[in-house]
Amino acid sequence: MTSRLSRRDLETDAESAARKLLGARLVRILESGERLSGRIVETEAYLGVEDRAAHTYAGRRTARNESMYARAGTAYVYFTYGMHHCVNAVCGREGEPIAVLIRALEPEEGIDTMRAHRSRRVRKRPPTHRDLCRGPGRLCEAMEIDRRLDGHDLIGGGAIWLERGASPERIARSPRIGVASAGEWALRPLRFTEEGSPFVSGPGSARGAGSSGTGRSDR
DNA sequence: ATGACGATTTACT
DNA sequence: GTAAATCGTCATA
Repeated sequence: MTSRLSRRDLETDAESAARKLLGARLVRILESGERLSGRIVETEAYLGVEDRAAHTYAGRRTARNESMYARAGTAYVYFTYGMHHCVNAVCGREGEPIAVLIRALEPEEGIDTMRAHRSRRVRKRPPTHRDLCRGPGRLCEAMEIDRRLDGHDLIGGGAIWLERGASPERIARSPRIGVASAGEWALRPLRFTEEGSPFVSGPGSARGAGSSGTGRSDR
């Protein structure tokens, strides 16, 4: 009943892949064997060498971003701000450095463990259920994703992979977060969210299913 | 060798 | 709203 995403699904442009990943499930098996998972509700497309907001802008290729040049379905995990990890699904053709950043999940399996992971750092307030995977750094902390998983295969992998899931009824698009220095590219609507989901990142109020306002809706 | 800077999150005024 | 936290990475020298 639960089938994995196929590599074909990601062998496309980043924008199509970002849409397709909404509704899919990110699954993580811990060393203990425990299974954690969540439904993807927010993604961002990074278009590669021409995209000033991308790590591979102008063809940059370094030890850090090497996995962006790998085949579709590869995980690109990077460390940023001295404290957070973010996970991407590489797409396109091998050698074409484009990817989709997974920005938020609706937690499904292993919620207690996610909460424990998110409670390891000292924090004034304990993480709420809604905030467990609401943001790229948060979801990596909840699912214990770090650079050790960089370069892993998200299609046939054994520690982390993607499964098919029901697509959102409506998808909203808006500019990407945290890329203000990318000039015109910062304005492009390359962020995709499940409209109305309370698990989407941003300063959204915890209000009910209403469209909290971000992004024009689309489908 | 060095300095500036993050594809973020949290806390505080 | 603004600012601090915190360190690997990268461009420059």
